[in-house]
Amino acid sequence: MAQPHRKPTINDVAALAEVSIKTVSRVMNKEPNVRDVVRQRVQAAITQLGYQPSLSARSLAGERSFLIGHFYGDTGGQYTHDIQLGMLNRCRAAGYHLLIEEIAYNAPDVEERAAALVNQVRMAGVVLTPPVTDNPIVLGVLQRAGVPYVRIAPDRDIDTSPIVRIDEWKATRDLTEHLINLGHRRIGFIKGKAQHAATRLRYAGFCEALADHGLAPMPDLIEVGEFNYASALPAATRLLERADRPTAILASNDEMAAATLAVAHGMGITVPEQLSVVGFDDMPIATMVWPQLVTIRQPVIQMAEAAADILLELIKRKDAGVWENPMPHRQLDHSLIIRGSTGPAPGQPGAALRPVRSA
Amino acid sequence: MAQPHRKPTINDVAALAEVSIKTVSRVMNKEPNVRDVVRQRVQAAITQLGYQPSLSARSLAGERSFLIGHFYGDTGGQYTHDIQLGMLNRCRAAGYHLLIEEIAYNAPDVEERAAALVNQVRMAGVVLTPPVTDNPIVLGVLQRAGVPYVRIAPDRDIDTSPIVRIDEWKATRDLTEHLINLGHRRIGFIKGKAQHAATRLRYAGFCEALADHGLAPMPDLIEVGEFNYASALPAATRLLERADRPTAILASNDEMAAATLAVAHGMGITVPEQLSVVGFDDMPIATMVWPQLVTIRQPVIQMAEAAADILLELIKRKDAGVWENPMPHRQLDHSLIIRGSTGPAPGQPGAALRPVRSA
DNA sequence: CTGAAAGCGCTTACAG
DNA sequence: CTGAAAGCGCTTACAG
Repeated sequence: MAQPHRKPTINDVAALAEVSIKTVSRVMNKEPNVRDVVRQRVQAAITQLGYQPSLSARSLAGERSFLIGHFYGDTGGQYTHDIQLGMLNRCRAAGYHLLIEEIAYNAPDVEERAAALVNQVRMAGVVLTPPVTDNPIVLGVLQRAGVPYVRIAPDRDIDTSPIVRIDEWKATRDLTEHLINLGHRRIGFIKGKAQHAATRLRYAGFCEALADHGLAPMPDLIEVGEFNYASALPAATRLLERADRPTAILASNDEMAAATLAVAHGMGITVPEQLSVVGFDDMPIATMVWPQLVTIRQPVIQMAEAAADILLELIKRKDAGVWENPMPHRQLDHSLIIRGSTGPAPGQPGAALRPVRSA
Repeated sequence: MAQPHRKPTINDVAALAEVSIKTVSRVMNKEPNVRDVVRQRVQAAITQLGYQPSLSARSLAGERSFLIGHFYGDTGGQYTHDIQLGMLNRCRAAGYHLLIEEIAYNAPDVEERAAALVNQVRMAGVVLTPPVTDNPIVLGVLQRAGVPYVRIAPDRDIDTSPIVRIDEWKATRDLTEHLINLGHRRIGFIKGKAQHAATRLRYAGFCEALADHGLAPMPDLIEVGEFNYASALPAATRLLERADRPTAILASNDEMAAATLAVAHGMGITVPEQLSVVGFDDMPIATMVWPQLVTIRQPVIQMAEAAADILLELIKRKDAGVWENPMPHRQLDHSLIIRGSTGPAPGQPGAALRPVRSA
């Protein structure tokens, strides 16, 4: 092929189209004030040459980059993957690219790392997911650098930045009420990691729902896990080995609910006849266990899309010099998914019937 | 704070250290030929100013970028997540950043998308995972643009590019022999998606192991899934509803093995007493089902690290002008993980004993 | 509606 | 061992 090895630049396009590079720039950026004839001539030259503008040149000259960051932590492969899919959906459409960085909540060098990312890469904006979504050091770095960011599922400082979330508190209330309505009174609860916002919020929703029905959480039936399968095994075991074991267990996420199911099976406790189990998140695991889990569906991909949309809007405003941070909040709807893992409390009226199915 | 809002540049550092910007550049890039006194003076200035070099300026001037891409497809959240973790481990150490792009195998615009990524972002290199690791269009774009790339778990054109993989063929042989050694003769097989290399390789290993023991695959016992849970449900159902149902089933990955387990449970077929089930990959799901799956462990994170190491080396050589592509191949070790989902074939000697446990 | 000039923050190639 | 000049490929600010 006689194709020149050197990549075509804006100069080549300008020469071919017989215009100045400024005009090529105008066409590329869809700016007004270019005659249609000229615009078409430039387009033709771009196509003919297979010209692709250099991102680094555009970033350097325009003092804005086309990179959006995702800062994430140990939230499990599926969640991270879904968030990134959602972000990619929007980034692509807007001409941005996605740069990812795993940042452990307690890494000693978070500040350095975040600062390096922000200052060297000069990202146009960042989306944060738990647990780093609540890391004040990282947020501080972004703030000081003037980099727009959106937090997904944050816990603290809700009012000082744009956020996207579901109502975890209400969701757990729904889940708990589902159990209460089935006649359960002794309900065990398995918490997640302390540094995740979800841990606090989900527990709070649980307590609130109990209170609404004149019940109180029983300290003996509260266990702590780490949002993963292995950590919930001993927690569920302690719960189920009690003489006065609970008739239902609410695990703070699906993996821990799956572990609870496994422990019950191992002990010969049948689900949902002798024990009801519910999870949270509606991850793939929820339908891979038997019986399938009653859980709360969180629209993860849509949340990521919403976060990206907000971020893109913030970037646009910032570039336009409008910097009166509107701090938009978006709360998406969750849904209670009823499947086979819950049934009437043993000894309750209807306990011999099929588990209740409702929307 | 009296901190100037403008980020410090190389000029500020040079002025403060009373040297030329070229000297600052030398210090930053750890080039030789700088007196120790001067080097320290520059370092001090960099620290004092909190100077961070701009990536876009470095990329533009140096004609090389600090971005490495990961092109991936629908291989499941966990796999993608682990690959990216492994890559990040190495990228960070080497001063590179990770840009991710999901590319569906059959997307109509793959060529455009790949070309845009490569030419606009001008990535220093790319790591590809299935199924895009075998997409000739994408590989062609990279080749023509002269962008170094490493393919993980490829199927075709093995000899024309650097690759990282495990021996899937041998791994499936190991798995199959484990079943044969337990006395199984009627072994069902659930294939994955046609466009994934693993589908062909795993099936080939299965057939080979059977042949070695004087057996042949039984066409009636070969089903096709899509590497996910839902697709394996009907496949396993067909297999297990047969009058002459298999005594063992080898699913091409863990999700499909988990589905097989669920179908067996639903039909009242006990595992491993009446049916043995094995999976592949040792994903988290393997230990979340009951009984836990016998499977093949693939060192995904290490594979990604190896791929990144090779890529970084290729980039270094290319920058140094050494472009005699060595096309390194790395094959990492897999391991057969024995857990509870297999046992002696029904009616075989030892069938009443506990399942065999071996390394 | 269009363009010439300057500059973004670095590195390369060269000179001393 | 160090630096002055030119240039990477664009955009900004300005002029006409």
